[in-house]
Amino acid sequence: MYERKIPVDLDCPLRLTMSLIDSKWKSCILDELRHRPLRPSELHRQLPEATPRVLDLQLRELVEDGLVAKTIYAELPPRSEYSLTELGASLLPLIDAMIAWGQSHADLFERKYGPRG
Amino acid sequence: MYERKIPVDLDCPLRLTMSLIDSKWKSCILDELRHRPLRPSELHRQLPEATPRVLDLQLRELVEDGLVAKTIYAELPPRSEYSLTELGASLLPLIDAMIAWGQSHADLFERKYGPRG
DNA sequence: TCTCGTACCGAAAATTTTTTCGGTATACCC
DNA sequence: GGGTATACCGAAAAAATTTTCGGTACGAGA
Repeated sequence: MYERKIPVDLDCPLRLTMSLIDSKWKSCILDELRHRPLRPSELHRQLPEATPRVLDLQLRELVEDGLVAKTIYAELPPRSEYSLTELGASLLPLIDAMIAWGQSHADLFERKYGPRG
Repeated sequence: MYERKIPVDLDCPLRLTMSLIDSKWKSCILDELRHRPLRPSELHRQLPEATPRVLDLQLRELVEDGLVAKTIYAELPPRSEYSLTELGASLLPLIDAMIAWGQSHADLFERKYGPRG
């Protein structure tokens, strides 16, 4: 069984929040789940750059932290769905603020780091 | 010379923002610089859990990304100061939102992961 | 002189994260 | 049977991050 290496940081509110969302795909996962629950395969289609494995690992931590809920349907082929909990949804304003900041400064970084320098 | 391994993510506004602040101490550094410029040694005193080396490395990326400005004073012993740029300061509302979220949910995670489990 | 402090940086080690590859099991369709 | 697909997970490899350790250089003070 996978176990997270670094526990959630309880000492500082800023690092507590960061430690919940600062891995490569967690914020994207929360963003994708904002409208409706998604199955793992659907999530992978939405985030094709992320491997199914890493989505699985990060979903597990999100569930452990209480930001995402997992529902297993006793069907064959197996089906499961991941959805935002109330706690996870309470992070959406933060996600929105990050998206907004990124949008308003995208051109700056595009010029800075983009293909045409 | 140090070179960042992963370039800033230009494809998605959310990951662009995250890629600027998602290493271990960057958000804390921005938070510490909010009131006044700090010298590296002062910053280390404010964040004693971070090694001077990692603060140095992350400051360098923050400067490269334009979030922090470095001023070198031609004195002996050498003195330098790091301060927020306008761009860096524009992230403070985001930092504030993360601090606020962390504060309002600290007790929950304290119960969940704290010493008395 | 010796020690402390400043700022900085290289190199290697250690740690953490992510990827890759393979495997479990089931059902569907051709 | 052989192909698709679903979800999940272990193990090892690869990659990235952070730590540790050492070093540069200079001045202040005991």
